[in-house]
Amino acid sequence: MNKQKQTNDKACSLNSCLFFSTSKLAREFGKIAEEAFAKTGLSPSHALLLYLVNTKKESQQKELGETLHLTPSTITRLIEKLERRRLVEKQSVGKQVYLKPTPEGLAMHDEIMIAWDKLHEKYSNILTEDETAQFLKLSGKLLEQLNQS
Amino acid sequence: MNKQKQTNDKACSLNSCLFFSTSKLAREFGKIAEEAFAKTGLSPSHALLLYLVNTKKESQQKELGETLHLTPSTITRLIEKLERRRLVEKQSVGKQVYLKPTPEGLAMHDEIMIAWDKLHEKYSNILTEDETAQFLKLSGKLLEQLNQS
DNA sequence: GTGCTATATTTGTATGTACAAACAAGTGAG
DNA sequence: CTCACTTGTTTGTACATACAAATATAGCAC
Repeated sequence: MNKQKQTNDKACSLNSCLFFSTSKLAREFGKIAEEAFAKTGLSPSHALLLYLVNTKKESQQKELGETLHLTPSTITRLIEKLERRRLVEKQSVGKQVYLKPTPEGLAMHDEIMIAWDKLHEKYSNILTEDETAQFLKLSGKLLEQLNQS
Repeated sequence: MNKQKQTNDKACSLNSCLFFSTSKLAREFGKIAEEAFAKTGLSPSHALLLYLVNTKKESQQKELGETLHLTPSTITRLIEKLERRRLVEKQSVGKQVYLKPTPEGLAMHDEIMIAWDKLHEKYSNILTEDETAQFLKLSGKLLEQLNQS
């Protein structure tokens, strides 16, 4: 066991690092998500953003950023692209800028949901339901504590 | 409760999505990791790569990429920077290109370990040991299955 | 030897993301 | 009314990362 430990030393310290494990996992998930969403012509982030706009009649960018855990500038950039394709629409009311769904954007809703389902299918058989719940619970706990420091 | 569910519908479907949760978490971890490694003047990825090169007397890029779950091109780019700062050294032996530690690189080893410890400190109190182990186990399981599809 | 193939690396390019600074556009104090 | 302040958004820039295509380089068949 001592020998084992010796030889796996580097891998161990990496793999027991939450930051590192999470990064790897996110990259891997990112890849299969891109695949799943490929048919929509949108990146996963764009698709999720469009989904959020579509399911509300009025969104503010700040709020979207908080939901998606993305910075305002990133939201701006994501929306630029959606706006260029007429998938969302900006509407200023005084100081406030609201994002509103468009017919074109709403027309993609089903396609997005299908892609999303496809994504879920790709990994739904890996963990049991209990394990998934456990994983989400721990992720949530980490996230909650991390972003308030 | 029905009402509750209604209002949280969107958030729920997002938060119960492993891909989405993992992305958020990775971004959050990434931020605090950058902070922790700031003193080294390296990004977390660069630091981890340097760490790997330092702890072996000879590394091949392909292998490093597999360990870090990064593509070859990314490894090339990361190494470019380390090489420019003389923190690692490339040495071709025929077809093979080996990465070898340099004095300058080795001199940073302690600093990297300190930064790494600092990173661990930042989140070590969030999960219990059991929870961490559980989380890592599930991450590992996901990772293993995901990247062979 | 010459040419084919397989493997490792690099290069060109694109993309998502972030930070810092700039930019509106209200709001409140005097 | 004007000036400072706050809040939400944008812009400039930088960076890690990836994919696809190009580039060695070795090994092998003939």
